[in-house]
Amino acid sequence: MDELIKKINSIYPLKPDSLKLLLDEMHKIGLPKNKVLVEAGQIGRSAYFIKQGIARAYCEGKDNQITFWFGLEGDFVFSYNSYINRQPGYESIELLENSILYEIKDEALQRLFLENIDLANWGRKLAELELIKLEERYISRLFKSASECYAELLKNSPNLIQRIQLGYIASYLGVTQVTLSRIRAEIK
Amino acid sequence: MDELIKKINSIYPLKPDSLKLLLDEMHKIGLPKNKVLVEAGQIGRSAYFIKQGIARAYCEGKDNQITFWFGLEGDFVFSYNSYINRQPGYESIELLENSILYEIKDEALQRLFLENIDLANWGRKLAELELIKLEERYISRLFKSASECYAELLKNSPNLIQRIQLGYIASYLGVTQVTLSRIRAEIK
DNA sequence: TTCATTTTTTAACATTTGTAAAAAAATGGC
DNA sequence: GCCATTTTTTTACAAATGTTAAAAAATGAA
Repeated sequence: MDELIKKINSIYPLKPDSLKLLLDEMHKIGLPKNKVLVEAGQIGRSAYFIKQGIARAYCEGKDNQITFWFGLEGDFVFSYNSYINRQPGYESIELLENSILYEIKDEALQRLFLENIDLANWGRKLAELELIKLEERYISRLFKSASECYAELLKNSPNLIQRIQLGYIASYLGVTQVTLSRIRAEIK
Repeated sequence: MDELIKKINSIYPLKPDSLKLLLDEMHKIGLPKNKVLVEAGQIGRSAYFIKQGIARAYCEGKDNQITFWFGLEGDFVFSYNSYINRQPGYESIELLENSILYEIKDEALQRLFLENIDLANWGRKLAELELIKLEERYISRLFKSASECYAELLKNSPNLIQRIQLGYIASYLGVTQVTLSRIRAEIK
């Protein structure tokens, strides 16, 4: 539970009382590989913190899936779309490994935000930090070729490439698996 | 001021008292075309609401600029990066037309968030909504060809294409201006 | 209007990426 | 270890996009 507390406070330092309110709503669960945490078309009812494992968010295309996010140890997982809009989302999220998570019901989280200003600001900061992470990723893709994006990934998250199959990574980078193979062949 | 109040309440409905606190900190200003609201490398000290005009956010590349966001009437403008991290940002934001804005000092906004839970939740909701807007844009780009992205832009924001020069729009779509010209030629 | 400047389009060729199919390599259950 | 299945790489060709340069069109100031 220690890494969870560290992560929570790194987003926005909470007073001990506020932290306790939040922790009291979070429950540890183990879930198997391939478990779907959030299903497109359904409302996501929980958010998760990844203690151990990998998650993958994707959308269904005409004849393929588009992977647009990976979550690793220390990340929060939630369907932004359905978490924020309270509407069925377009994205699914599944586990790529047997995982250990802390779950919090969306309902509880929303209630805490309305009751406690410390937690409301924590929730604000969480969204803001996710926003700039996504913006950096968005801009990075406008700037860089697929090859450069792969090199960056290799540098910043080498374990990600070892633990996730390349088809998903290709999709994440916005290229086909054939192109990713070519890129990898060139680098060697 | 009416459209400003409408916009604020559409993000998250505020109690009249909270709304007043926020409005008291916002001041109407007129600024000319080409005015740089936020300069890369500096800390953005204000956020803005666009009453009239257009803004464009961009980064400097090696030998070009990458445009990654446009703001129109009814949008909020702020350098996420420097607004959130309180650090010099990588992005610049400039006006593409003579504009009328409402300005709020970052300092005042941060203070309000810490003092008033209603406004803290408003700020949370603002970040969350920006987050899903960006996510939708991000996913859309993974799915669609440049041609489809342009068609979508033409459908959803036709005035954007009339008011903004095509070089910026090409960059926003992630293609060269030559490619955008070809796409436009095909559609006709 | 006229002229200089900026913006947009077009053309020709090079490079990158996609598609489809097959081969090679890795994985997992028995 | 063996075999079926899945994943990754390779190949050949097609399509899309980039690069450079020039032409055409639009814009704005005198």
